[in-house]
Amino acid sequence: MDKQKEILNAALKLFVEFGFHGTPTSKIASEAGVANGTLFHYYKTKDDLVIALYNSIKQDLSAYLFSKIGEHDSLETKFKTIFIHTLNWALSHRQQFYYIQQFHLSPHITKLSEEVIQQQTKPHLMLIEEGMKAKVLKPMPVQLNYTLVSSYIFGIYQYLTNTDLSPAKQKKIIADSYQMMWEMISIR
Amino acid sequence: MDKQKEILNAALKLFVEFGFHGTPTSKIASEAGVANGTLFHYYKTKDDLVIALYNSIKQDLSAYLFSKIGEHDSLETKFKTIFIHTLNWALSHRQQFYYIQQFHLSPHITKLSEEVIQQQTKPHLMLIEEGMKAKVLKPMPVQLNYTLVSSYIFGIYQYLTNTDLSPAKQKKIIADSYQMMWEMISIR
DNA sequence: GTCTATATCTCGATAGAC
DNA sequence: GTCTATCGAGATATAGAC
Repeated sequence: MDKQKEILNAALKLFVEFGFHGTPTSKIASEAGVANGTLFHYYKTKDDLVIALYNSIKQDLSAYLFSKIGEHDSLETKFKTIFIHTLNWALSHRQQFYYIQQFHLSPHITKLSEEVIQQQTKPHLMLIEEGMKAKVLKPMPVQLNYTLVSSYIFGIYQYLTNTDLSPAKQKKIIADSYQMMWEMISIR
Repeated sequence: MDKQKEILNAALKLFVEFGFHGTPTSKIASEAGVANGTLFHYYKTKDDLVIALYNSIKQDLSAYLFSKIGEHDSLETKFKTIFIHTLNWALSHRQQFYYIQQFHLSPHITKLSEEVIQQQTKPHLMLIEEGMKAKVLKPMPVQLNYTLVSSYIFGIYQYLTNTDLSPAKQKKIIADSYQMMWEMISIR
């Protein structure tokens, strides 16, 4: 792996464990097996690194999710696919998922350009809008639906990581809670 | 107000705006109008301050919530009261509510004693348990129910703070989303 | 691109007068 | 309890050889 990737990996691991504050760049460099100066060759400042790491993770998640969606899937299938696979990805990328939340609740979030944020949420919002137009989803503000579902997913994730269940039981929880959520937001 | 309270207020304001890392104790002291040394008279370390602030806020929220509950209220009324008033409190104590989340996603959370955590969540868990025994709530792991409802509340809060609605519209969103949630978790 | 060495600065915490 | 003054540690970031 190239050094730049090593730096991102090391930063992820340490930021998640010790927080932004608690991890000096020197530790990141040594964890990555590179010299301190090398880190600053790739990222002009520590903040740059924090933001680059966030964008890299979001990119990965997004690519993963949309690779799972078939263009001709029904709306409900698309919803379900995103729901289930967001949780699957979160469970197999715990540090990354944790980092996303950590970042969202940090002052760094204000340094993300509006453009980048929109680009990341737009596909989701469009899907929801489509669902309402097709009278599959209950009418409500699109952004409210999005936020509600996102935090619901996060809740399940939290539960799953705080309890120690077998993969089979995890799968059942995910399926059941999807069903509950779908009944909540869809028109029956 | 006494200096100790001033320090907590200043810390809250600055931590929320700049993060734990981004706010030096010197800034907290000057914002509070006290000398640097005074801060360390009340809190032995910066971490102590961070934790004391968290506990103080949780205490306030808890006291507020349970002051709203009548002992002889029905189960559903109790649920609704907690739901609505958590949101009301959050909306009128935005910094405090934000800080709680910020704290939860920081390494400081590991320094809270298990005892304190239990003490804070126990009343909620007991209410849920009661609801299931009375066959008012759908059977599911108690902790899952708790986590789901908590993050659902957080989702609504997020939506409300990110959009600029009149108090009347806010109230409607809260009431409607309570209804949706209640239908999701209760046995009908 | 990568390293070593180091400049510069800021922060948390303490000491001690009042 | 509150203040001023300051120490020592450790941080980010740079300079410059290879």
